[in-house]
Amino acid sequence: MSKIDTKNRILDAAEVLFAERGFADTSLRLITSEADVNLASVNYHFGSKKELIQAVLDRYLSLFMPDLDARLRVLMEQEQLTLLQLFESFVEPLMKLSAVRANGPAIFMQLLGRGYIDSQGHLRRFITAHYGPILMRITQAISKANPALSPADLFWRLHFTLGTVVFTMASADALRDIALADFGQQLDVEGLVRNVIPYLASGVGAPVESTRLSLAV
Amino acid sequence: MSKIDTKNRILDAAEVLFAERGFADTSLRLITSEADVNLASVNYHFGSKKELIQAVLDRYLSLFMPDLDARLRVLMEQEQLTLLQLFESFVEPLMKLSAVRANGPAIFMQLLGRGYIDSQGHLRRFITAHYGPILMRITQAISKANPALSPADLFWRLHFTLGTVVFTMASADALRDIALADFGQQLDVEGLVRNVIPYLASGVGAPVESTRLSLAV
DNA sequence: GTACTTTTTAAACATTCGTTTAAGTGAGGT
DNA sequence: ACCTCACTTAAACGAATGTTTAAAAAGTAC
Repeated sequence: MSKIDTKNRILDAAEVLFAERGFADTSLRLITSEADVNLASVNYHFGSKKELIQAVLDRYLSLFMPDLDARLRVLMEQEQLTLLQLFESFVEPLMKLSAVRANGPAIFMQLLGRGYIDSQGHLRRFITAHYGPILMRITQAISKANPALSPADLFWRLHFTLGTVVFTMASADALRDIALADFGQQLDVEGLVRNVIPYLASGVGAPVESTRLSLAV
Repeated sequence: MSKIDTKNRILDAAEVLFAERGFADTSLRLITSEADVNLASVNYHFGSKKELIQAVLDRYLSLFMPDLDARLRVLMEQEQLTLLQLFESFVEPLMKLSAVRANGPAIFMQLLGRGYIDSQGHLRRFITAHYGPILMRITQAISKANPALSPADLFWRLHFTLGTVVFTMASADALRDIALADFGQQLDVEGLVRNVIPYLASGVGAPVESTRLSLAV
């Protein structure tokens, strides 16, 4: 068994368990027994559990982020840009993550959800440190699609959106089970993503007047 | 020191720590040292850590839920009901939680966020078991305010909304720090809640056509 | 085939955790 | 004064965790 095999076996087993149970609730012993490798090999190949988590995430981020960035660059050169267009541009880079593994898109979204919530958000720092310029471009694109937003409004609505996506994806498995049991609705990841887009676009595009109105009451 | 004192000291210390660090990352030793009580008193008074978590949450839920329910009943008897009205009706019951402690509303929202995410959602089961009828009334109210939603759409958008709120509140402290540093915006909890309402109302009220359209592409 | 490096392995280590135990304390009732 | 019972306390328990160690195995180059 070569070094690369062991590393990938660990990554493959870890990402599934992390997505299902969260980072804190997934022990290295569970990962290594699932991957059928020795316990110590995680520390040997990755250094620590924390670095393993980052490696798991970066396997997807390093594919997703540049792809998304390229599409955002094209969008920014259009004359007009709608929020629907903007959010739709996330779908293809996401779906192309099935190159990593069959249900890569679902895994990635769930990992993002877990990572943004677990343990004082060290994932947030990792992403802003490694992909800051791309995040900036997302912000600019939203601003272009809805110029009425003040910087503060933009900031908040961006994080509302993040919350919607991240929470939905983190509990996607449970929610899809309920939807199947209660409505007989069989929704794949792409269907779920396309389901949330109108909600996000409409939320981010909500009139700012109503905010001020509420505050004035 | 009487029994009630010790119980409340534990509850007061626990809820702050739970809100700040999540349930898993808050040890009983941290709670009891902060509350200045003996470690074993948690198990003596509450039975287990799990039951302590439920007690912490129920101190707020038992105030919030009946209050909200009463307002929903009134709303349901109106001829017309807008989503904005509906979501606004959450604000007062939330703000009245300052009766428990000064920043009770913030604590409660953060606890809700933590609870819905942590450890395979046993909070979700607790809430649906204890406050199922009230949740049902929320669903009915949304359906009345936006009758165009199919049951499946309603289900999904309700959980999108939950995700938005829960995630925002779970990371409210960090986000407000950023907003203060970057925009000089000093937002209290009520301001934050009133900020998210137009987003939620607009998201839940988004045309369902665009969903179908996206799916048809 | 031998010398060297890389990788794997089993075992142990040091912490931390929730929980339990058993002795101790103190106030209230009779 | 004595007993009772609720409560508090310090200590220990057993289990689980991430990490480290040192030896064995596998692989590589000459």
